[in-house]
Amino acid sequence: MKPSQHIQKGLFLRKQELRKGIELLFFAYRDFTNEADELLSKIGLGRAHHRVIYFVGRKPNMTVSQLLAILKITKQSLSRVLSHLLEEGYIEQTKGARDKRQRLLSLTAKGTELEAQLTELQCRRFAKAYGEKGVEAVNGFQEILASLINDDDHARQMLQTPMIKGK
Amino acid sequence: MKPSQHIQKGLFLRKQELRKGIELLFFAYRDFTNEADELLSKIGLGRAHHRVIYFVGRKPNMTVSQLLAILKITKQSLSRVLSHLLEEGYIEQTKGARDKRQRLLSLTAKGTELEAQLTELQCRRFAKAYGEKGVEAVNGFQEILASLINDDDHARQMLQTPMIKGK
DNA sequence: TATTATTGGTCAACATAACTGACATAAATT
DNA sequence: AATTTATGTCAGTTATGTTGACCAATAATA
Repeated sequence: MKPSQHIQKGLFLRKQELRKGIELLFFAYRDFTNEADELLSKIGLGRAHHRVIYFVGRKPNMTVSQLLAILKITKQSLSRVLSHLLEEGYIEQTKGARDKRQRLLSLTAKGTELEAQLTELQCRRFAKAYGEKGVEAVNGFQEILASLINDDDHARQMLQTPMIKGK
Repeated sequence: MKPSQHIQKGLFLRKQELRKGIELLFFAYRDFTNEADELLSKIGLGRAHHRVIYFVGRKPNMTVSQLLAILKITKQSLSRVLSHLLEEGYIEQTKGARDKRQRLLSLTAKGTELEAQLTELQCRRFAKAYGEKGVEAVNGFQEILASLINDDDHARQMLQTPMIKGK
């Protein structure tokens, strides 16, 4: 459909389309997180713990400040969750070599196992969707989500893995 | 390159692609909600209030149980939020005509105004993304999100507005 | 070297948004 | 008449966030 046709059909359709996006995002996030939450609650952990485990698993030797920049919560809030994960042996820390003040966070074997379980759950959901809708849809999905993110987020860029042929 | 290496590389890329989805969804949701949260906090409301206002605005005369099915929280939890919105005059209720036990919820003028403000904020973000990435991307985005949602969710279906040409 | 900035931690108090469980009421349905 | 449904309410708990104040170690710099 040409852009001119969008204009012809008017503002109502546009608004409806935008609202559809809002709603889909809400429902998808709700169901996406719920599945992992259920597994976590069985072992006395919550979504906040999951986030820490996920990102530490994603980037071993991550520092506390990097984690804070990703999660965008206060250090006091992170502290509680992180201490618990250290006590329970999901995460271990070493002092930074270059900067000794830094705590470099990594998953233990126990943490790695849990991370794998949780990520497997969520990947399965994505794999279903990706498989059903195809590569074109996936690309559109990724493009729109990326565009929804504040582009001033430098923390996120740290996670970016180089794509094939510099895509 | 040996065939076995192709397979390994294939699986690795797939996993990387799936993780990318997980992360994009997290970051997009984080930034998407943050903007409205800031506005809400100025008037002493939170994200939970927003959800109620949004969906009541979306479907006037919605009942409490419909709302519960959409939000998937407990009635006790909804109760606090809803009572507050009634007290503050954002929402009004009437008894159901067919079933007098039901509370039919609607936005007041004050509620409508707030809803418009909040939705405008979020729509602007979507409009930017949709505009930047184009119709094809939007379709892919919507398809994947829809596929991520549990398909046994009847509450969501209630919201579905008929699409043009039965798409 | 002295000063300042950064990285991180800690304590205390509080707010919000969720939860569970138990029980109550009125209206609708069987 | 008995049961189910829609909703409410009380009480207590948990998870996750917030502010504010303050401290310590280390790194970077004037």
